[in-house]
This record gives sequence, C-alpha cells and structure tokens, in this order.
Amino acid sequence: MARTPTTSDAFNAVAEPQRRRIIDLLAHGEQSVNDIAAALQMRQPQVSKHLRVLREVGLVRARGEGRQQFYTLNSEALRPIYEWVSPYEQTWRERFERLDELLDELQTQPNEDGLGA
Amino acid sequence: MARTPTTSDAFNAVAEPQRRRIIDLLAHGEQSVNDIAAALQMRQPQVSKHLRVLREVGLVRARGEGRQQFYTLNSEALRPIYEWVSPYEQTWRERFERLDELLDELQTQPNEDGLGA
DNA sequence: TTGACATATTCCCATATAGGAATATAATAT
DNA sequence: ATATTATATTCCTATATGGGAATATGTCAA
Repeated sequence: MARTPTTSDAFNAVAEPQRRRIIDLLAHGEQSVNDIAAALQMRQPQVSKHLRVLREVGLVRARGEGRQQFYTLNSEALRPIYEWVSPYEQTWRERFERLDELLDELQTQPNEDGLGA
Repeated sequence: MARTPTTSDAFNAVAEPQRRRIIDLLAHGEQSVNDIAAALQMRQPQVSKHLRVLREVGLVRARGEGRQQFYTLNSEALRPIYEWVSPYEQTWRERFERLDELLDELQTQPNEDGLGA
C-alpha cells in the first residue's frame, strides 16, 4: 500500500503547507482562485489543484459567479483535527506548570538537594 | 517535487492513522515496541518503522532497557498542530451559537418573514 | 558458544504525490 | 465569430510512501 491519499481526510489534506496557507488566507474571507494565487505567490494551476483536494475533504466550498470561482473556508471540517489534538494540550500545560513550581522551589529553597555546582 | 515527507514535521507524521493510534496508546504511558504491536494488532516491523518517523519529528522518545526499547510520548511536539488549528475552533462555535439564536427566534416569532410553507 | 528473544533495517512494489508545462473548458467582451 | 480572461485538467517526472517478507543487530540466558 502507498501513503494515505491527501484526499482521504482533513489530516492528510492539511499536511501540505501550501494548503494550510490557502486555508489561513480564506479565513479572512472569500477569495477567487486568482486572488489566492496572487496573495500566496503561487501559480494558478497549483492553486486549483490544491483547492480540489481541499474541496474533496470538505474544507472549502466553491461559489461560481461569472467566470470566477469564489472559495470559502468551511472550518467545521477542521474539527476532527482539533478534537484529536486538543486533549494533548492539557499534557504539555501540566508539564509546564510543574516546571514553574519546581523553579519556584529552587528560588525559595536553593540547594536543598546538595546538587549545586 | 513529491509529497511532503512524513518526517518533515508533526503534521505529516500524524497524517497516518496508525501513527495516531500509536500516539493515543502512548498517552496512557510508556510502552515497549512489542507491547504496542500487540495492543494495536500490528506487526513489529511496521511498528518500528512508524516509531522511527515519530522519533524523527520528536513526537516520541526511546529509552533502552535491556533488549527492549520503551517509547514515551512527547506531546509538546503536537503543539504546532494545536496552535494552528485551535483558532478555527472559535469559528465553528460562533456559527453554532448563531444557529442557536436563529432557532430561538424562530421559536418565539414564527413566520416573521413570511417564508412558511 | 549457542539459542531465544526484542528491535531495527533492508529489499520489494503498487500507488500517489506536487510542481512544471501545456492545454482544455467556460464565460465574457468586442 | 473571435479574442480575452478565469479556472480546471492532463501529461510528465522525481520522489517517497506503507506494508509484506526476510534478515540484521543487539541483548540476555543456558
């Protein structure tokens, strides 16, 4: 088997940096394909290709107006990622707080353990 | 250019479902390679290969004890993902709240707009 | 030393990528 | 009808993947 296809889910779609840039741009509002290409300094065909992937996983939606396609972010599709990763935020915050406590102790009771240089 | 390598960052490492399973397992505590393989019903070589990727992006650390390697999760390495995705959580929560308000209005003032069937 | 166990690595292969370049498709303007 | 503009698609290629299978490496036991 090969690598999990980019179109299989949001995780894979979003792994590509350029696609994250597109998402970040669309967070500010609707943009046409050419707008995106100009703003991100990318060539139009590559933008269209990335948008296709994002569309297939539901991360963006297209609205046709004349010859232009305006793309909108559908942030809901990021939810599985958020829900998977957010529990871990606790973990490193706890570690950080424990480190804070430790530093406090060292400040008030220096060399309690006799390990000082 | 080919696809962004799995070892290039946490986003790419975590795009593979099996690797997320390994991470979720290690969240409960240190595990040896065989423990992981048994728990997740995977073959040992594949587990080792996935662990290599996770190690290279700093998501896990190995501690050797005898002939075993005990792997620990380093959740800090998930931070870039959390920080990228968490701002978007606002977005869909806001949309949800607006929907709630709308439903409330429809409840109290039905057919104000004359669109009823 | 030899054997058993734990883990890592190598080779193989089907599959898909991302970008470049060129072109197709569609809508509008003249 | 023809040209122009906006977007999508196709063809190409180098590159890497993930699993299977086999094997290498390392550690402990007898």
